[in-house]
Amino acid sequence: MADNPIRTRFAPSPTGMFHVGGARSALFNWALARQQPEGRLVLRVEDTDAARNRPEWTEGIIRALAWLGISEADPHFEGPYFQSAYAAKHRETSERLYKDGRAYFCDCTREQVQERRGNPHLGYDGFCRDRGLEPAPGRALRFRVPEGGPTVVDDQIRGRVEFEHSAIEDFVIARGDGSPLFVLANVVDDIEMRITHVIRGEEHLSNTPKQQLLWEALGQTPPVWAHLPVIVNEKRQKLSKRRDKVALESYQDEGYLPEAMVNYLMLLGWAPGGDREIMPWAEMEPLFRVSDVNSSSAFFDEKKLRAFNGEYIRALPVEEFAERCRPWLRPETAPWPAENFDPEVFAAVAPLAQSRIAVLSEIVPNVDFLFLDRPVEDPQSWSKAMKPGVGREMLAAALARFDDPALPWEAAALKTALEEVGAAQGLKLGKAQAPVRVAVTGRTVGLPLFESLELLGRDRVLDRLRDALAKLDAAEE
RNA sequence: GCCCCCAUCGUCUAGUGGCCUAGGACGCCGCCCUUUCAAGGCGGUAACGCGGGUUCGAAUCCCGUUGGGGGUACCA
Repeated sequence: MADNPIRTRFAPSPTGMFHVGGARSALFNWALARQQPEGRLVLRVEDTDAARNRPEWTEGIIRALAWLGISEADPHFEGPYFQSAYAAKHRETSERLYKDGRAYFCDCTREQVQERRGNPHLGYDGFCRDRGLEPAPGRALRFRVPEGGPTVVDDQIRGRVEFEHSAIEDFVIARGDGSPLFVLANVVDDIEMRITHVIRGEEHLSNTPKQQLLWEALGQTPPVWAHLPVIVNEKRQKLSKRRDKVALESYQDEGYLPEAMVNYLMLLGWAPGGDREIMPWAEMEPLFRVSDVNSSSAFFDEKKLRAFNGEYIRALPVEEFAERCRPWLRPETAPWPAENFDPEVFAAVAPLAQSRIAVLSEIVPNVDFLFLDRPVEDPQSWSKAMKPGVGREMLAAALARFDDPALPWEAAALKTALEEVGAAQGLKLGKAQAPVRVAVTGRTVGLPLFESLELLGRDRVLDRLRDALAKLDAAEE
């Protein structure tokens, strides 16, 4: 095996945001490549379709892969290569196929083909097979599919899949202008890059016999094929850029941790066995076997991803948790005035927030009351907590009690104080704290109240209680 | 239409002829804990699509059926 190391590849076309399905394919290829000292994952950007091709998409792919832990920093990574750089090889190969009689030129238009078949769904009829057309601008080059017999694709995931040649049309391998089509370019590059394992989405299964025929026509032994089940939405359709949330970047922006995403993605179509699902990449990687991958489609369940993310967040040392929250606390993104942010105060609340959020972006509504000049306005929370006969009374009583300079301004003392105030009103702490919480933080739910009050400081708490009382007065008039 | 793939709780899966009165996880529902909300603990709900075989025995093998899905371009 040492002289024939595994070489897998990930060959995205830069036509849009990086897709979660692509991420899973990359991860599976990566796991396999990393299992051998000399194993490699080749990144090849298929940029031949210039029409829908933007440099920023390519950068996005590289950035997204790096986020997942797949980058040139690891010796198992090779590339990126760009398919456009191999154009000469593609042309050379199609010429060779033509000269060897394995391909022929065709000048039929799509309309002519359809007219002859009388059915738009039927493929090319082989009209030009024996016309002996010479190469000329505008003439497409078609592969001469051998007559008779099936091509058998031996798939690591699906087993033996047979395709009768009669059902495979003489497919185009080069356009009228000589440029290669995907089936050809893909094969030529895979041969050139000595790819041993092609692991890709199931949507490629149907052009696999064509590619295998090409490998054979070129005198090569085909690679090991493995076609992954598609990832679907709640309606069980393949995820689509248009209608589904598929961009890896959007999950990153919401505050999904890459380690949680990697863990979740690995579980779509594969399982490490045993009763464990939360498992770090380092443990999963050596366990991965392509042949263990399922063949049925998998629903991308964001709820489960969220749960995983929460697990990973809680497992972080609190300092690291705070550090990872930083992108959401920056002046450009945070809702509070930049000068109000106090890193020390944040460090103090971080442990309280850590078990309460499932994605990092949720840190903001949990701590905003500490840095905003006034608490957020949430009418629903307000009306719920400021019910007549409770709200005003509690606020007034709390204000009177908290205003006592002899009251130590720390959580435990504040709790006792509010308990007493509540008791005087005939309220348990659960009920008594609500008006105070809304007055101070703006919301009915949030971090533990007394720690929050301590951090906010006596002056600001008293101010907010007075503001809330004034607001109640104003509403009455 | 044609070609191909697929089929275990709502979802992701374990399961490769007896260990299965089908296990885990997410979700959901209770209970406990509790200053709200989470977290945590405990418990519960829920599946082998259907019909035939093969076999002493089938979630596991075969056939059919139904239902999903993918492909069907001089796109990738």
